[in-house]
Amino acid sequence: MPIANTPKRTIPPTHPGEMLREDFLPDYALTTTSLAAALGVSRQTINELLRERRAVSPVMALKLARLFKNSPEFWMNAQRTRDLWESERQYREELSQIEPLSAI
Amino acid sequence: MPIANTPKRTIPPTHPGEMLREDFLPDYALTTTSLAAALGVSRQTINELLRERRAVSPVMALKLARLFKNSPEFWMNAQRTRDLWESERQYREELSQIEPLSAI
DNA sequence: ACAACTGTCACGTGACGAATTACAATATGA
DNA sequence: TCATATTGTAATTCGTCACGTGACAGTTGT
Repeated sequence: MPIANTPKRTIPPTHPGEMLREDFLPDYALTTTSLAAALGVSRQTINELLRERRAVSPVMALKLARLFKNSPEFWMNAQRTRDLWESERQYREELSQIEPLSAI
Repeated sequence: MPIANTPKRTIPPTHPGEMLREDFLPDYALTTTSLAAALGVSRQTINELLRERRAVSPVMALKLARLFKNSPEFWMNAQRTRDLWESERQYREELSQIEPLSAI
């Protein structure tokens, strides 16, 4: 299927908080508090991330990547996919009114 | 060279506004005003985007992608690369204090 | 039982995307 | 030439959001 017509998913793409909660915390034996300390942020910040009430900011992506030795793009991609999915559904009407252009 | 040690660039990654200004506007014969109208946003929004004073939001990425028939990821990637570059240099000190972990 | 830890709420701050209004400078046309 | 329209941009306001701090109730371990 062409990229331009990817089927719309009904289930939201995985939130970075879910990855942390389900995979990283168990694998590294971390708690909310210990992760916050390791990253140098407040408990609140991690708590809201784990509950998916907050997005991964660029700085947070850099911190997570450094701590878990993966790339900031890993975290940013997950967040971006989620953001796009939400915006697309929230602004579906408004977006549909934009007329695709053709180069001259 | 391993991903973990990508050399730091001294020139900032291309801002989405530069792409619009240098490539898309000329190719599609658009002005600030006509682009704003085509996207259904204010002239100000486009003006500040072109001057690189503002970032491409998820909704804006969706609008641009629809108008120019490319993917929202195209715009988001450019923005993300720029964001990460800026955050990395701005928080270099803070980030360097995070100790990479090893899974148990 | 008591001290320490944990999850979560309430509040304040700063940053930022976006719209509206305004205005000066430039371009266009009668 | 003069009037009208268009353009670039500054200022103001609003809503949202990441983040820190402080507080508090519930749980756990000694």
